[in-house]
Amino acid sequence: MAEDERKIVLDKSNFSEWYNDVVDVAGLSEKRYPIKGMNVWTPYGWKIMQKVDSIIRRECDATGHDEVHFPLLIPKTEFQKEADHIKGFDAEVYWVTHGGLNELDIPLLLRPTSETAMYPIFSLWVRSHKDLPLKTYQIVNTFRYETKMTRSFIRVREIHFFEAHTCHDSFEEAEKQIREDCSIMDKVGSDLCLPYLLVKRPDWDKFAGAVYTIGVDTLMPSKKTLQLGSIHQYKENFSKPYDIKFEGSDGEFHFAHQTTYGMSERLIGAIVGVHGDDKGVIMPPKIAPFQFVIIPILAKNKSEMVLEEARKLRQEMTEMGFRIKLDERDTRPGSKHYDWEIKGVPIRIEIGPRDIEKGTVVFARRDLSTKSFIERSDLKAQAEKALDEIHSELRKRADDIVDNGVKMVDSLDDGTKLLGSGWDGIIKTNWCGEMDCAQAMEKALDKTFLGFPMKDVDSGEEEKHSGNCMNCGRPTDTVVMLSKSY
RNA sequence: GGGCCCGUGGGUUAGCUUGGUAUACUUGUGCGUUCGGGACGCAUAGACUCCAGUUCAAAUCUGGGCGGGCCCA
Repeated sequence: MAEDERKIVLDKSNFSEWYNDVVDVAGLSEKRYPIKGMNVWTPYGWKIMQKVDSIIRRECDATGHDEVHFPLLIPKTEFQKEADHIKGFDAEVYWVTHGGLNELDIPLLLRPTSETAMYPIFSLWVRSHKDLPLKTYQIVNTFRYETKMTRSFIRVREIHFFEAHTCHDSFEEAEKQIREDCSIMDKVGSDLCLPYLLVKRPDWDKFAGAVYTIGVDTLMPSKKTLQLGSIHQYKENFSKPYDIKFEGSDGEFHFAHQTTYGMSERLIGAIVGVHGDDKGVIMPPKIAPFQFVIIPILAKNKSEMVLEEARKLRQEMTEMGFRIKLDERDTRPGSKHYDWEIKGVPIRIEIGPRDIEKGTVVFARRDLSTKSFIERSDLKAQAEKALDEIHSELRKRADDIVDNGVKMVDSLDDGTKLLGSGWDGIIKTNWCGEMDCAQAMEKALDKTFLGFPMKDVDSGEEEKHSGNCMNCGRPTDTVVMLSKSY
């Protein structure tokens, strides 16, 4: 069957449509639940999310965080304690106003994020400097009443959310935490084969209640940035209204310094968008629910024999530590090939009478569409090698998107010329700090301020580069990025 | 916040102007033959978003709700 005769036509050049189609056709999410932005997690989609969560858990546990789980409902009275925070979320909270037939004295809200649920309790948990640092995280659903168009994984109303909350005895310790968060992001990004940029948000775009916010952004093939996570420095902004204070070794009481780190199911949206192609999604091996799918070729009179051998193969590979799916469905092999290709299983293994005779299996790689014969005797080594290669290939492809997606530009003229030439992506330039200039730049480029790129993962410093403000030409060493974003 | 559009089996859709019998493809199910890139035959199942109105009669006309989408601020 020729390419253009495919039953399902996916065309990534129309990214927006492609994304919706591929999510649907790969069975990643069930969108027919009758509430906007609240999708059903399908078995396959949920398996992916669980793998991602397990990587996040692994990294948080390794850095001394403890997992907790706070209630979904928050009393209005607690929510209102930090003024900026309310302002930031007021328009998008869901309210619970009734208990049965009775109107509640104090309305309850569904957490849009959990600061105001956790911090009243933190104030009980933190009493001495010996209780610090307090490093917690939870993986829960949060709710935000989005009014704009929703999109699976990228903009939803019920969000599968990871949030780390920490308390420290000083600003310096909190800053160290933020650098640790960046290093966690590095490991997560590496396992998911997702490149990202750490970009400090401008003041007008920081998290409600934060002193500063570092956004974790990736670049989608549509040339729009997608925020994957955020890391916030709160200083004492929350500990004061929530009365989180501790008795120091000096015998005095001090307010705790706090940070948070959040990520969500958007990670899946990014994986789909960055790695997918016209044949479907491609799952990075470290989070693929199934790293290998075994397709038995059931020839006449030999089907029992082949099936038996396929089951043996599944058993062997499971014992080797791989995640295996054996597709025993009574349909043609070709049909199964398409199914698992769309779902992005990294390697398809075919085993039929001819292979069994020769002591081989066929490996078909999802990323390169290549097929090769593998000796059963060398299976483990070959399987590991193939997964490693796919991991590297996906990382390389994704890195290329970001490497080619950011360009340094000196002036508005150069910027508009560049964008007029057909290139699109993130514009990096200098900015003097004046709001008027920011607005002029956004308007001329038709992009918004993403923020100030960080120099690297470790230092916690912003990138500096001497030049002239893109708009007014005044000398400055402040570097900014502008992009279209989701 | 302002404006516009849409809702027919699981999916895609015809029919709506001019009210009466709902079309096709796909998918699902059963049986048989098949199985190295989407198999075939036969049989079979499945829908007009909800409420109210007009009418002898509503998928079709009118109003409202619910759900979905787009554009502008």
